[in-house]
Amino acid sequence: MNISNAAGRSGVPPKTIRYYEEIGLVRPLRQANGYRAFRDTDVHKLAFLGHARALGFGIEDCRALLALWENETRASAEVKRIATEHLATIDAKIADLRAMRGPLAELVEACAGDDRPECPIIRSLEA
Amino acid sequence: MNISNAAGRSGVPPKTIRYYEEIGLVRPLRQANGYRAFRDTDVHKLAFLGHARALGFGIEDCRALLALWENETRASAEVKRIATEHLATIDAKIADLRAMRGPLAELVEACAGDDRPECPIIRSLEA
DNA sequence: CCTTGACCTTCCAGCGACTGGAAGCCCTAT
DNA sequence: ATAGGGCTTCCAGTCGCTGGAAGGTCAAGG
Repeated sequence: MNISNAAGRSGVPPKTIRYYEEIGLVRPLRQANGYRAFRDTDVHKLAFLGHARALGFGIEDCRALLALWENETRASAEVKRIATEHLATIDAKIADLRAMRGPLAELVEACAGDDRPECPIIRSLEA
Repeated sequence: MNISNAAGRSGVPPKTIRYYEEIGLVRPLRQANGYRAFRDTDVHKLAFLGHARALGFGIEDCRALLALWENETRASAEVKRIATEHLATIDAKIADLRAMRGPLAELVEACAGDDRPECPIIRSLEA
């Protein structure tokens, strides 16, 4: 299976697949002509990575989750630990964004938005 | 005024100030020995930038806001436009994070987190 | 047989906004 | 004279791709 086919089946773009190979997340075989040859297991790995990335896991987390997936004697506690930490990271990011959003929304609300120079947003930034 | 002093007064770290000079956001003078010489206006600009960055504005937005701040004939509509677009960007990011958080929190909840391999998180990723 | 076009390959650069570190100059105090 | 602290520049790395250039490969059509 060529890369574009693997991309179509896994949902991971070709460029990203090459990158994942470069950093050792997948190891497709090679055909005689140098083209990558993807097995079903490679495609499954790529789909797994796609799902993990969609949940926001970082690359190193993905690497660890992949290893746990392939490890039949894993402890679910380790998976849960990674996911829980990531959840905390997400919550921290949401909190940061909300801390920005509040004041910003107030300022936008207070700004007349006309052709005069007076502006609560600018006044707040210079204060 | 030297850079560490300007950093202390503006709240912007020395490294970041040098970076801001490099990209043309501030233009401190130079002393005979090559040290940067910050005027009060430079410090005010840096503080302005610090506040704008704290609200999450990107560097190019900061550059535009700085120009509007210094432009006495500005229209507040332009400031409001930039802020409104940025608010939408923040809302989009929050939405993305919440879209991740929901399923992830459910999975964490459902995972036993013990020494057995069975794990809803892994099962969800491979599906 | 030749060309066209769609693949594939590698390598390099850039994104945003810094941040860390190395190498070396400057100034003051002892 | 030296020790220290602060200043300078420049380079590399962060994170996860993504775009593009230059060139090899392959199947179909004239």
